[in-house]
Amino acid sequence: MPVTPVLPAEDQSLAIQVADRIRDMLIDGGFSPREKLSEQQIASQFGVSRNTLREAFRLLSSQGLVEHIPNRGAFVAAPGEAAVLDIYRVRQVIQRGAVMAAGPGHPALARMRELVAQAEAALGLSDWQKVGTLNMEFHRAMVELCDSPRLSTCFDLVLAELRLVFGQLDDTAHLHEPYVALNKSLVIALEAGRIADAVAQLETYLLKSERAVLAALQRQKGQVRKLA
Amino acid sequence: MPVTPVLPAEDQSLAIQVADRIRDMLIDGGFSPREKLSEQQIASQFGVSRNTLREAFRLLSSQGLVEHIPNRGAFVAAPGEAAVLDIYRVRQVIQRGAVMAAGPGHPALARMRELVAQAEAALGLSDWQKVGTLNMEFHRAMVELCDSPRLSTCFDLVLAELRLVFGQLDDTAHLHEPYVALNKSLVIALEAGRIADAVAQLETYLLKSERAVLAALQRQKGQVRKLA
DNA sequence: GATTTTGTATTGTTGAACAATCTATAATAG
DNA sequence: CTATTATAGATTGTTCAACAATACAAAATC
Repeated sequence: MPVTPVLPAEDQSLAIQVADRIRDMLIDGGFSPREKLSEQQIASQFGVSRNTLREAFRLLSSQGLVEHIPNRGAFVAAPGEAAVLDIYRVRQVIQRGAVMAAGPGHPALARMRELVAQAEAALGLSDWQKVGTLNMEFHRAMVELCDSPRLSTCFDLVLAELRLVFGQLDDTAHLHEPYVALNKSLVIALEAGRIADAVAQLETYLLKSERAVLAALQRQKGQVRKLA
Repeated sequence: MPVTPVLPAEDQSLAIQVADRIRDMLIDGGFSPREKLSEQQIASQFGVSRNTLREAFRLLSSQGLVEHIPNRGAFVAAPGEAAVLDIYRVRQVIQRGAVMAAGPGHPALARMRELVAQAEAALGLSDWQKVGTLNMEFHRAMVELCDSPRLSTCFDLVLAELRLVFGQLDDTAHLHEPYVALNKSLVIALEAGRIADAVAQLETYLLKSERAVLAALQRQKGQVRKLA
């Protein structure tokens, strides 16, 4: 269990602030998978009332990060293999649609290019966590190619769940590092308007990434069994 | 404002029940666009406490059906033209992805076929509301072709918003009626494994539907101006 | 008419209380 | 000893009252 947290900016209601903070902690692996989120305990730690925390839990449950079970309370979601398969299915549909909708000179392309450059720099510093964060930002930017707030929102939810999966794994460096060059090649193809090429590269990436995440989950499961 | 509502099944917490009930009322046009949802009033009408209602509002705001503005309260969302454009963009990406993922003999195909038959029967009875409901169910079933709970969830959210749009319109018969034959042709193409044909038909449908909805919104806006 | 001030209503949040439900522990039966 | 049942305690879900903060409406002033 983490120490008392710091709350984000105060232009939003307390319930939203608390939900955002818990969300960040969930994504950073600050809670264990399936961990019970005790209302009394967490309300006390955040210094908010239980009613306010319940509102926050409703928000988090809508995002799939918390499983709110009637009369039993709220638990940290623990996406497993089935979830990973579905997450990549969603990514395939949405990201493919975004790439196919990509128009030349779209601002998101410049953003993607910039993120690749930053990832290359982080790779040179062996800053794996940053590489991972930039990789995800890269894919978020890709979805923005189709200029759909709702698709971006949907994608963000799925991405948050995927980060929850990463939070369950010990070592995620190998999950992001090999894809920096691939991302660069992908953005080059998009800039050149070679959509079919970009789609093919994206599908290659998604397949490799999915397999790597599933393998890591499997290894993690094996280790958990050994410990038990 | 509607009369005191009946609550749905009791296997869920009260907050969820209230949220579901309000959601149904929103979709059925039981509230006006941008109408203020007074906590005190609605809590009293539902016979629940204000805290419980706030939880429900958090759920509804996550679904995009209610806009929760800090210190001002909750308002009925009123999707306009920009939202409609985005909704159809989402539909294009998701439904296209679903159709391209369609495998022969998928259970959703049988469901789509059944829904078309029901829509034809309802059409014969000039039951426009039922035709509309079945049309939406048809498209929901289409998304199930790709077996992704998360895509289905995302699509449901978007569909709920679209129904909110319909709830703003006076006469929606012409928004659904012309597409029964198109849906039938589409499911036939899918059953025959003619995916490219199905994709083309889907794009035709989406384009026509989007134009029809936008036109209806425009006409509605014109009438509102006349009344004001 | 436009701006400022005042009063009222509502929201956001808190905390106490209690019924209902679940979980953990103890007691009992086989 | 194991399995089942009963009991106690903890927690959740909900209600209610209260109050500070904010927004909105009405009144007063320029």
